[in-house]
Amino acid sequence: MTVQRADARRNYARILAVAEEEVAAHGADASLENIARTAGVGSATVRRHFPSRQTLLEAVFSERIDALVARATASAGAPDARAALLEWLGALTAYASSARGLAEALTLAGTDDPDHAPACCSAKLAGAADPLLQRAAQAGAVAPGVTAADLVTLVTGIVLATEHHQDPAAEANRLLDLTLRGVVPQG
Amino acid sequence: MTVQRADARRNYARILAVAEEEVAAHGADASLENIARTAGVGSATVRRHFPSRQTLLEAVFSERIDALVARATASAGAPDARAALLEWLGALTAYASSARGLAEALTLAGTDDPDHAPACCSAKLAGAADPLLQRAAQAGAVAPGVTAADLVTLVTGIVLATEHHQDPAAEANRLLDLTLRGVVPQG
DNA sequence: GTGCGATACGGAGGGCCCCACCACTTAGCA
DNA sequence: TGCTAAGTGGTGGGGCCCTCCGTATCGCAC
Repeated sequence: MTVQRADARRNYARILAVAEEEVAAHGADASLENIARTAGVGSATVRRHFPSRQTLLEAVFSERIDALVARATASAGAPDARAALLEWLGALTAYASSARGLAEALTLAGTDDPDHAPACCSAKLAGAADPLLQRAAQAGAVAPGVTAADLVTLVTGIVLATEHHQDPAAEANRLLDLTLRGVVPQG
Repeated sequence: MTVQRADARRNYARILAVAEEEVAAHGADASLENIARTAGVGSATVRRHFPSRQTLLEAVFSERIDALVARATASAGAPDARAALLEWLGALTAYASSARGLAEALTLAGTDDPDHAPACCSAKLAGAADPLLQRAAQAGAVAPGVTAADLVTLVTGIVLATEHHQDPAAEANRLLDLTLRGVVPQG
């Protein structure tokens, strides 16, 4: 392929816009067919631009993910490494539990193509969290053996498990706090 | 209804047996229709005995859930309250991550009928965990504000988030350990 | 043993969805 | 202005979920 044709780019954008609304409304298992209908294209066109549901979800969330990544790099040099990490994890949790479908998308990551992994959401987040984690670890604030991927996984799990709560964001935040401080401290 | 007819009871048992295998093989979103076919009954019969997918899942897991509950009550009087709690949580995690679909079933709980809640899996587990938690708390081993439901929710989340890992059980156990000890201790 | 009423069954049909194929349109270069 | 490859969307097959309703079966009463 040389470069995408103009109409293809137009359709891509339109589908993505509709998909954002639809995923926000119905979560990760929004109907692809419905998205196609609303966008005024055939269902095959959706599948061409986004071969799998996972691909579409990643595209939908990628901007916000990038924002979180940027935020992480911005606070990489903050004076209090521990606080910076905590704050970022809080932001991640808040966003993930407000954006229906993100958490499911994160767990699905790496389940299909093994090599497409580095480009996917969770890898990007883990990559962004890593510097924060390293600095906090150097400050002696982090338990041994914790990886950035662990942090993302834990947050994902909390969000998934609180999804059906009333006020999921608050519950998720509370459980995050618990997890960070330790449920049964002084091991 | 007076009492169930003999053939109805037979069908119920047969469906349940098939459902166990099918859920073990395909997780919480196993095909109800396929279960019906394998059991040699019409799909309507499945729906009659188990009005919702959630109902079926609860039935599938109830024996094992009851076993976990029994285990909790058995170790309610153990000398080391903290160790007893930890051990039970480990067992819960191990079972949940080995039994496909259990974690999803736990998160779905209470999402439909508000009053059927007490009978459902997660409530049963939380009820069983509560005495262990209380005793551990009295021993000063538990962070303030932790409820039994929190414990079940956290384990559920960890299991959900590690489901697509290779070796999910080991990963889940590691993350449980992290959560209990605290990722970023000394709050 | 037989008849009857309530209970339980399962097939059929509608709606929705995912997926793959393929004849057709259209953009963009020469 | 033509040509060609890129892109499109309609269509059909396969599944699944769910509901309705005519029918078969059970189990009690006689």
